[in-house]
Amino acid sequence: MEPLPSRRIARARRMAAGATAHDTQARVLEAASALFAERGFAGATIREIAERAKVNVAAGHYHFGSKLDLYLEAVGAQFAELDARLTAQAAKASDVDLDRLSRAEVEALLSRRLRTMLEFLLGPPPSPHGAIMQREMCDPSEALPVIVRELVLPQKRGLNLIVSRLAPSLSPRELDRCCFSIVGQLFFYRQMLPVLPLLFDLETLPASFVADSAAHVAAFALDGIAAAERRAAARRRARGRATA
Amino acid sequence: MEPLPSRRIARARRMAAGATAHDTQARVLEAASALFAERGFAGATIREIAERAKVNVAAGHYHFGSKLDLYLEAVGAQFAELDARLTAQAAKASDVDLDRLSRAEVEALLSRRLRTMLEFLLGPPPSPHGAIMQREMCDPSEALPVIVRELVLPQKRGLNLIVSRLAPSLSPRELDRCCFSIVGQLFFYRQMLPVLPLLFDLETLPASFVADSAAHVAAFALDGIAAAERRAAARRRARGRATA
DNA sequence: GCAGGATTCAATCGCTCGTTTAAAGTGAGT
DNA sequence: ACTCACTTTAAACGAGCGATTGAATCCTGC
Repeated sequence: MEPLPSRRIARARRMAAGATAHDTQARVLEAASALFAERGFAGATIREIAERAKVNVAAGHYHFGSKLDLYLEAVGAQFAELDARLTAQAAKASDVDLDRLSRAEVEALLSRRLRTMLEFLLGPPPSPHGAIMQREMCDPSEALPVIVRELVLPQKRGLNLIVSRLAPSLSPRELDRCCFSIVGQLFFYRQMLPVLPLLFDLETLPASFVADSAAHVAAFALDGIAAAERRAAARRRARGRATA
Repeated sequence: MEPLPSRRIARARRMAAGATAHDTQARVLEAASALFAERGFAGATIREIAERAKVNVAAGHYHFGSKLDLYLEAVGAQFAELDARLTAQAAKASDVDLDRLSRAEVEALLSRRLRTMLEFLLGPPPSPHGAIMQREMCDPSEALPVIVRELVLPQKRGLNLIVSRLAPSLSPRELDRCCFSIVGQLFFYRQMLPVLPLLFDLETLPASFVADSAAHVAAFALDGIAAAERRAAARRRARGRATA
């Protein structure tokens, strides 16, 4: 009921802690991330986490205060790492001036970005990020608004930038919806992961599945964006004629 | 560990049961559906279910055998009702011969269908179907394959039929992917429901949100489908020239 | 090399969970 | 009115949970 104080205490203790303590914390955090992703907050037990981390159950409480605090810390750490990876890759992309790229180059940029995102969402295991995010949407915790603000929204801004370059006539709201249509397609593969073979009527997914899916999503999205731009531009021209 | 026998016993008892027993069962099933959707299998407790159903905890066990059996029965009942609603509406649509409709009429048909699906996914509450499905994807139970086979796949077939009318040159696999791209966009709104206001930077969603979203998805999808058809037709023509 | 704080440990505490039990209640058939 | 199968009830059981305790162990500064 008072997670913040105990988390602050745990953090303070960590600062003064030696190297061995740091190791156990890392092991606990890692085991917690994996198990929370696998079974959810309610389904995972601190005993199992401690066992996987080869640590006494009380050590977990000593370092993290409570199960909820451990969960929030584990989710935060997971997404901090994910954020680092994604922004590191985005940095390379954002260095280039989108306006100086040809349309084909921007489209290729988008395709690559979608493939990276899908690879991240679908694996290779262990890739707890997608699972944790999915669970947060089912049972939002204190972590969800933070995740959205500090991880989802920046990614969305980056995607918005690319799409707006491809469809400059779109209103901000239309831009948002186009991005949703893109990310939604990707997330669907993550969400349906356990039944994808059933849906495709296959025993196992082919090795090229991620690449194939990303390619389809990119093509489908680029067509949708292009058509939306044509409509928006036509609307703008019509408005221009009407006011002229 | 042996859910089927006990479920069979419960069902047999139900057959011989009077009207009052039927009422308690219905109340338990209703309360269970709502609570399982709200908190998931692990998060919901049979005590809370019994309390909401105004029934003794043991009565639940008497009728359903175990918590897992109750869950499977509740999910099954939920989706049976959903299936009835969707197929009833689809019956009207499938009565008309798609081939006799103009392209514009088929497009309008698809738009209406998408709007209905989105209305179903997003509410109005209580609409536990989306939540239960989402949870099943996180923690698959025995119910998931049944849901997919008897509910998802038929819906997918219906959608496939419409899309194949709009894009007759697509291969079955390409058709599947287009349908995924459509449904994925819809599911995204369901999955992001708790953070949609954050994403759109709004306090509350406008009343027209569902209609607006469905309209965007329909337009985006129709453009994607049309472009995919153009590509597939061009590919087919090129193949035809090559073999000629 | 030892004093003292930081860390880990085995053991245990309440508590809530799903489940069970045995007795009481209910109503249709005779 | 009585029977008997069906249903509901209050009460309790054992297991597993998160959390806590106090002693043992480890590490560091002096």
